[in-house]
Amino acid sequence: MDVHALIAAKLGSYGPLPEAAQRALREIPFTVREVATGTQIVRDGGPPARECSLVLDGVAIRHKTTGDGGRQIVAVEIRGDFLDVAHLFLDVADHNVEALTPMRVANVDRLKLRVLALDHREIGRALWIQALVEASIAREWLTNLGRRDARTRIAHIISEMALRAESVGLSPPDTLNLPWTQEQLGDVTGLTPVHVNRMLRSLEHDGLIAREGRSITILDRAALHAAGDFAPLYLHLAEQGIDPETGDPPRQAAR
Amino acid sequence: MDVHALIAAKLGSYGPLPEAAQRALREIPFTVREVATGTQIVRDGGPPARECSLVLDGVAIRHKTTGDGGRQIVAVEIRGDFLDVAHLFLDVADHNVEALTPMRVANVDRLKLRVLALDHREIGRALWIQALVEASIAREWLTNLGRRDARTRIAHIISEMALRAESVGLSPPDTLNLPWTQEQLGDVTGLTPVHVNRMLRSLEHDGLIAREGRSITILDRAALHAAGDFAPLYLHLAEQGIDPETGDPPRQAAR
DNA sequence: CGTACCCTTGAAAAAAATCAACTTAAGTGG
DNA sequence: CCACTTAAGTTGATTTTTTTCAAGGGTACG
Repeated sequence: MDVHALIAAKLGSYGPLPEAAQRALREIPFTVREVATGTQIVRDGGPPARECSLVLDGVAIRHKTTGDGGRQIVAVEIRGDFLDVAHLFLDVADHNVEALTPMRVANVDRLKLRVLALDHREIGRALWIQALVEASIAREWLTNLGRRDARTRIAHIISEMALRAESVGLSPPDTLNLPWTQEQLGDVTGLTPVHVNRMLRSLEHDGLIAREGRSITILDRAALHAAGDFAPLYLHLAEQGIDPETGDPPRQAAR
Repeated sequence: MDVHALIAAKLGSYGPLPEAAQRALREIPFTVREVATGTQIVRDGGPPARECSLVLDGVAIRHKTTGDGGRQIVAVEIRGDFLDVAHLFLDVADHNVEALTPMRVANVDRLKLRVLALDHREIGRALWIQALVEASIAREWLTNLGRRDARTRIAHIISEMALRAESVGLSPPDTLNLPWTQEQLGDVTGLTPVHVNRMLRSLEHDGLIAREGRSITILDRAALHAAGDFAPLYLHLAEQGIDPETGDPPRQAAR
């Protein structure tokens, strides 16, 4: 995958990039890096990452820990997401960022990205949208944790991750290949691993999903969405040219 | 309160505003409006507010509802917060915004604010920081809902709101005058009103807080923070020149 | 002085966590 | 290639937390 093309597509999916912005983009020094599973990219309380990474492959999570050792995953980042837009203009990190799988990322110097964001309207706009969509997802997760029961939460997060993965061309429709352990799924949904297990089996028993190892297949999308109280509006996919039902990627010509 | 001064202070608290930005700010047409309790400022699924409001007085909440009628408050906005930075670059609202008390707000045209954010580095930077801090608060709330028990959640949100209120000069130290019903407190913490009541009495019984009507006084700040697993780093107050312990406001001369 | 709207309290039910095996799967090194 | 080891998944029994249900009590406001 051509990195410049991905960046331009990502930043340009909300509107055309003028020549000056494209030139500025092409001139950013970026480096493609491999990141091993478990690597701490940002540490809570420390400085933000010196480089802001665009995820090319693999999965990263943002997480926080409580005083008594609990862990809450507060975001999942996949292909096309910028790691650490969350700290772009802050001097102290307020959460951890960690590679959940082996990753490939394109690194851009943080300060250079700041300057780009402020100097080029279209790039600024694109980064704004990424940040605002991420905040919107956090609000939906708040609703998920605060007001939905365990089974609904699990169905919801499966629905969301499947759609997001499809929308960036990661998995075939209705398949979820995130290699999450049930403990990690618990850290996303605020449940214990034991209870996650029971809810997964409940969804499987009812014919909504099938499982093989850690890969999940959605057998009845409408039913799963209903079980998860899932309405994808909050992902703002339509505004990015993506079909919010199927996750079909943006037509590059559009706009 | 002079509105222009408040806006300039808000936007300038992260760094000096150059003359051009100040001039641009002075030239924004804004209107001060009274907003009645219960007014729906933004409706989920509809268009974002045509005007972006800066809160001068009163309290607004962001909330979402679930399919079975549950309600989750996902953010609380007080003096100095911009309503609807969350939708500044989005075309569809993903949550509701509602006046919880009578409010006074300064309205700025949404599209004009966009242009300002993109054309003036310092204004853009200030709005970025506001958005990023709000996202940071959402992540902390996620941790609160996902991994802390009921009593801890209540202690945490009281600690947070007291500090935020102090930091904008809303209440004397260690007093919380947000006129929340226990039901609304439940909508913030993902609990039932009955359980909120029990937890409040527990905190009161243990001498951490005192209550009179709906006003809460913090009797033992350190103990309340401990009970709420509260560490204010995530509010990024220090980066705004505010003392993260006491909430003392920024010294205007600084930076 | 009534009438909402909250707050408070107790008892019972439900949901989820905890505890404690046991099973399966996936390496790893002999 | 197999035995061994470790991490993760599964299951049942029990305990804890929180919700639900229901009934009073207080208070502000027309």
